Amino acid sequence: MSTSLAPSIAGMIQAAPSNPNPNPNPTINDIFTSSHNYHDDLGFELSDYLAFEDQLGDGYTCNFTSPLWNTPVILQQNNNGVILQEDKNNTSTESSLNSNHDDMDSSHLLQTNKCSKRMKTSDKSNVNGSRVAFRIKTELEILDDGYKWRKYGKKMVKNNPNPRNYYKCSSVGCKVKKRVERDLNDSSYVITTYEGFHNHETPHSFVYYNTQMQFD
DNA sequence: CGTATTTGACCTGCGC
DNA sequence: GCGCAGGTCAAATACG
Repeated sequence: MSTSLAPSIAGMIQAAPSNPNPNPNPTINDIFTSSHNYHDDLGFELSDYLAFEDQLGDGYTCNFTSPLWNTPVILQQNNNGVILQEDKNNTSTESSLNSNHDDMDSSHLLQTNKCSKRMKTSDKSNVNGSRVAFRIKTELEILDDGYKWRKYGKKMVKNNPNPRNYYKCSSVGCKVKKRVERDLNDSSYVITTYEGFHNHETPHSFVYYNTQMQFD
């Protein structure tokens, strides 16, 4: 198992010739911290990390494989806020991509997620593994993350005029779910929440593209 | 005709 | 116990 299944963030940015950026080989962290606007590179703007299970506390760290990028990342909370960066030691890839966690108890999930803070055992999301939410600025309703999704529900939520859409991974035996909704405060942002781990490889490389980009 | 989406009904958890 | 809100199911419908 390796992250070579999907193009790296850096690779995607380099593939956008119309918009040279100051750092030709940025990390995920660069994207979050740089003043450079990566919107034109990626087709959307990576905004900020929203939530991982319960509230993050000072000193909280968590390793997981980003379902959005299919690359290992480290989430860390310190005095300066939340930091999301690439996990160059790839400490989370094996645990999160190799197996289906349906039959594991919450303590095993904690172990495989390598989180430093205990998850609430009563949390329903632990049945399928971790929950990761991203807030992304995009005009698109559905971002192609490389996986095939089947929509199974749509719901209006309280205090939000925008509906929440529910999707399941259509791969046989994979129970990963995601919720997609527009941000209440700024409808130009889409909040995507993933629950669980894929027990299969990405069907095809995911692409956030500019009009000039071609694949295959 | 097979597959995906829509949408109302139903289920479940939680707060009061 | 009751009502509300969020999540899921499944029949109906749309679409390629």
